[in-house]
Amino acid sequence: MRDTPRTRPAKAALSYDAVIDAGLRVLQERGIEGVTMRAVAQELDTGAASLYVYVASRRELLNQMFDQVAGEVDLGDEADPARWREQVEQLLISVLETMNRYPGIARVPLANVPQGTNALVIADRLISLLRAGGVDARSAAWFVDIVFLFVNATAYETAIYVRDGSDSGATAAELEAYFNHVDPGRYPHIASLGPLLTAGDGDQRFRFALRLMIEGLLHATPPDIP
Amino acid sequence: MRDTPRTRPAKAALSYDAVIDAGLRVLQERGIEGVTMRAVAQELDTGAASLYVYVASRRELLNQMFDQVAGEVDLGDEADPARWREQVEQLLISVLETMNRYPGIARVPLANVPQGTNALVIADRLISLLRAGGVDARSAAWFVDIVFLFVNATAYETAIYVRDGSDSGATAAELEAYFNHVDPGRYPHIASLGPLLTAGDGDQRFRFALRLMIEGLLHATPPDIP
DNA sequence: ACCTGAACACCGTTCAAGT
DNA sequence: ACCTGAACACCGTTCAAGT
Repeated sequence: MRDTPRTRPAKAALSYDAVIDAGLRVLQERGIEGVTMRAVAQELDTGAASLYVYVASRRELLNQMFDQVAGEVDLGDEADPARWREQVEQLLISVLETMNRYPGIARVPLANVPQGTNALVIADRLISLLRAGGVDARSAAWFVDIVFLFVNATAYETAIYVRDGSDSGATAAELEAYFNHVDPGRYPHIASLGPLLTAGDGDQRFRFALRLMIEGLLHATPPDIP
Repeated sequence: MRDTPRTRPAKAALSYDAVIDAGLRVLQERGIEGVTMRAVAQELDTGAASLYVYVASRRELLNQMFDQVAGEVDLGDEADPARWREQVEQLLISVLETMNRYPGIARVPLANVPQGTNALVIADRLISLLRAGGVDARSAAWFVDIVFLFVNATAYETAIYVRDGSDSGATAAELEAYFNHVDPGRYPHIASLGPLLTAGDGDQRFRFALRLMIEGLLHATPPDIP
């Protein structure tokens, strides 16, 4: 009775890959909090205990799922010094878009430094683009950390928004109303910005943030490390 | 009636403030995941069900706890156009330091837009500093969002590191060894950066990130919104 | 070697029953 | 009005018992 058409034959044998794929399917349907051992097991027509043959814990399952997702990121072309900035932006946008297809997966790299090979490939590519642009080694090293932290946080925040659209927290429309009607006596500067605070969509804001950081990279003095 | 208890009387009466304070005590002792309704109730010598007189849910409890924490942030002096940059950096460092005293609380503003009054006060102050520095309204509006997202993500990441120092995930030393011995054939650019990737402490990296964003603000073109 | 049901020690939340 | 014990519907993980 439990049949998910896609790829899985009516009774797929359990395997490492099958567990990861089932996890990703549950993730897409129910979000990161819905990825429970029991739910993943049910997707495979088995019990939660069976999963422990292939993954040591829920945490490890999520880590492996993340690396699988990281493997889907479009790396774009090799570094071209003539358009490295555009390439950096495009790579980071690809990372964000990929994570947005798996709502909440960004909590994984936020909760522990990803060590999977696919994440390494992305980091390596980003560094190569920065170096092609003439960014010094120190700045590049720290920038990677900083910008991935920002991308992950953006993806995570987006996932939360999508998840509880109206059942809890506030909708985008409610937030807009809230910020536009803040007490101007108490919060004069917020009030003076008015609708600018909620203007634009997530994509525009993300691109602006990337531009800030890259522009900053070109003008700030490199970190002072030996 | 606001008795702020370092040393709570053996049998404090239940109240809204008592619940929030008990939550914050549990948070400091056990981290955000340790803040369960049962643990907070135990701190008050009662049962979990009793808390629901004062808070609607665990989620609301955490939101209120966050706003209490936001109230502890040192806002610094009023905006001084002569040293606004330094003031922006100092304010954001204060926000980070305050959150670092309550490990994991940063997951709250990451999971839903904070609407408490104390968070609004901080945002208002940040905007006033930016405007004093001549930052245009559009850039300032978006910058607030972006930089708080980054500060929250930094605090959250730090909390995770501190929490599972060695029992799970990787220690700082292990990560350093890991990045310094990456396969140079497969990841040439990571390998070429070597120890730079793990150089410096969290504070130095955070300050560098702030400088990037502020410098970017001064050089990037404002967002293109009507 | 792989799989499983049942159990353990937890969760958030509800509710009838008490004061 | 406030507080409570007990229950409900969940968790992750372990383990003896099966194949």
